[in-house]
Amino acid sequence: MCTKCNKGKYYMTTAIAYTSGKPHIGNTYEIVLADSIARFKRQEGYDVYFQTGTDEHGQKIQEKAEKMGVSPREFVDQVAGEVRRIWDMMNSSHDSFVRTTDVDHETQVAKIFKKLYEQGDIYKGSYEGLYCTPCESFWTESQLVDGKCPDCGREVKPAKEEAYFFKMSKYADRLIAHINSHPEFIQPVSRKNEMMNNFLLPGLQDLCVSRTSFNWGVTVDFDPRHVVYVWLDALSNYITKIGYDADGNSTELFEKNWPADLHLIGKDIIRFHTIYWPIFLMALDLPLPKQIFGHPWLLQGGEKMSKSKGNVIYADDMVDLFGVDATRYFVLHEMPFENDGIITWELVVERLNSDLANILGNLVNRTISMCNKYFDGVVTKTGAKDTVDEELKQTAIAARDKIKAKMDELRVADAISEVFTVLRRSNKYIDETEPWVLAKDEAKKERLSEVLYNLTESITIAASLLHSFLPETAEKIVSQLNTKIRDFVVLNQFGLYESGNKVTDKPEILFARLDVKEIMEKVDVIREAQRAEFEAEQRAMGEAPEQDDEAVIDIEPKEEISYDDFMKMQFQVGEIIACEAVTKSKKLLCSQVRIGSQVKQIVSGIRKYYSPEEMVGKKVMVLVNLKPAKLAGVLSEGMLLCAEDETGELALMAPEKNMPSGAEIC
RNA sequence: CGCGGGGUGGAGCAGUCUGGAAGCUCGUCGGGCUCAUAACCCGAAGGUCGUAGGUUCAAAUCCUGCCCCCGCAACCA
Repeated sequence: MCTKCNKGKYYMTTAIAYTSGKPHIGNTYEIVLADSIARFKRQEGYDVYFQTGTDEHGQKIQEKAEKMGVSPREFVDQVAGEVRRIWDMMNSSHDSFVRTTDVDHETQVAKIFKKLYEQGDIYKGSYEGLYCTPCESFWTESQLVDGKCPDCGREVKPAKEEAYFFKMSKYADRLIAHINSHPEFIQPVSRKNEMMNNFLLPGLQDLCVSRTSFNWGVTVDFDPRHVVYVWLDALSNYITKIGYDADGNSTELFEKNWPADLHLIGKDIIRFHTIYWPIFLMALDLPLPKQIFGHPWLLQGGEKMSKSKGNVIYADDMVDLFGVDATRYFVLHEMPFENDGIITWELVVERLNSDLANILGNLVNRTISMCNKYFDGVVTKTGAKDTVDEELKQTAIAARDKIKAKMDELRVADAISEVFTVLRRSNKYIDETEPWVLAKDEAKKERLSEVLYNLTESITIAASLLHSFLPETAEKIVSQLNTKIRDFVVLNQFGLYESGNKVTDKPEILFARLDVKEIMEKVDVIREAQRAEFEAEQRAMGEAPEQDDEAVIDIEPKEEISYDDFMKMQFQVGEIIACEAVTKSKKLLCSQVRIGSQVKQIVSGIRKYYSPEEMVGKKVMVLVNLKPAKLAGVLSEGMLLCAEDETGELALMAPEKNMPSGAEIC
């Protein structure tokens, strides 16, 4: 940190990682992004406090631990250890690592819950009268449409479970006002509209903040059958771990750092951070965080990463193949501000070769080589200037403020590109000045020296600017140039490299070029290992590994039914004789289905997987005696049966050999 | 008509708010250079800026209609 230019405190956090499994590169991205911001802020002169950690409670974790035959505690200890190891491996400079199973955190969460209950923001209620069985959803009175389920239009029935609710509505107006008067609060701004239009303006529902269906969580001390809702638990980490005390004995660390300057999170949990969290804080009478940035995601190709497909990319494997900084560079560079980024092994190799090896590594290497070749490594400023020097100098000294401007907007990918602008310009400078030509003429020795000095200087500046993003590489560069990372305040000056200094006589390759084919061969090995590991895990959880390389799916078992119940349902083979998309909907197809001698109109939510054209002529399995219902205003007189996998992919059920339309299925 | 984002040379993106010569990275092709990691530098090809209209001296940019893609819309974290 720059001691001369103290700009005050800067408290930032990442989301805490949910410990249901080992984080992949998409999760790891966040810590790298956060770390770069933290390092940059420190370089700028802020007193940064950077917190990350793990979210370790919840039903999913409890269930998974049970399947693995270990206690939840053992399970989360193991995963949290992994998370911490990976964060360290990525060179994260966090100041604090919180676990929601830490005793101090749990104690405060219980206190916070009690405090909110005692002041009347949390009340005990139940779900009575509002459960829609087919949709498996509870609805509040205000959500119902004509007293029926807003999703499917069917009757809702009473449910008995008791639970604690938080009075969200009480604070909604204040939150809306805050968001409107603080345009920087939610980033990117497009997300602000999403939150306003989808949740705040239609009216906030009270939030259920306790659970009784599992017990791996913070117990509500005055009603021990309940555990605190994981989000209330998890979000509180931002204050509990820096020393908040619900009884008013908060620590100095808390008083200094709260409110947070930045919560860095994934775009999937923006709602929790921009609505529920601010409202909890209002209820606790605490100031709101200044900014919440919901960053986009890193997708594998265009696909979701899936263990069973063996296409998950882990930071470990990337670091093995490319090193820490190349991995950091890739995720930082490839992630735009607003849209999702794409990661494939091929792209990583391309980026590494073109940017890190060619532009950066080669520049450093060729510069140092020339210094050694022509001057035994001694870099001397001679003052033999030329007009071509100016553009190089201007580019180098302008970079700092450009990068700062980008970082202020959290546009980290753009900021890092600015460093490469300096590097590209430096490569060009070599071509313009042609040092090897100067070297042939003894009379131009001074000029040659000046050229190499300028290059050394611009590389030093670039390395200093790169320090927040690729700390190891930046250190390696300045060490080879026998200098140090420069203070941020002087990075807008050119010519501070100490004249007469001697660079290393054996330059080390910073990033070796890689061959895509060789890498892909190694990737195949990694994928194989992943498969094996996945199967072993399945076995450990007491499930048979799949026979033919296919994932299996388990769903919640339903209640046993009698033969009579089964016989109530009538299934027949139906032939689709016409099919069209339902205009008012995105998901629905409307089919005319011939069943025996009659034709039924059936609407199904399968548009994503079947086109109307390909539907026609299919013979499919139909539940024919389902009570007709209107979907998107169109009458549907039955149901086409489909199999569904975990990604929602659908496959129509069809008779295995040709059967006449109307044939009974039993 | 639920809300929002997007459609720009082969790929990925910027530019749109504040109309005024279509830009960047990668890839392809050609050239230069030899200090360097077959790297670096220069040049070229390639786009009716989704589509149909409108406003304007002038539209990727403003207005209207339409077509595609993608998120979000729950107490499973």
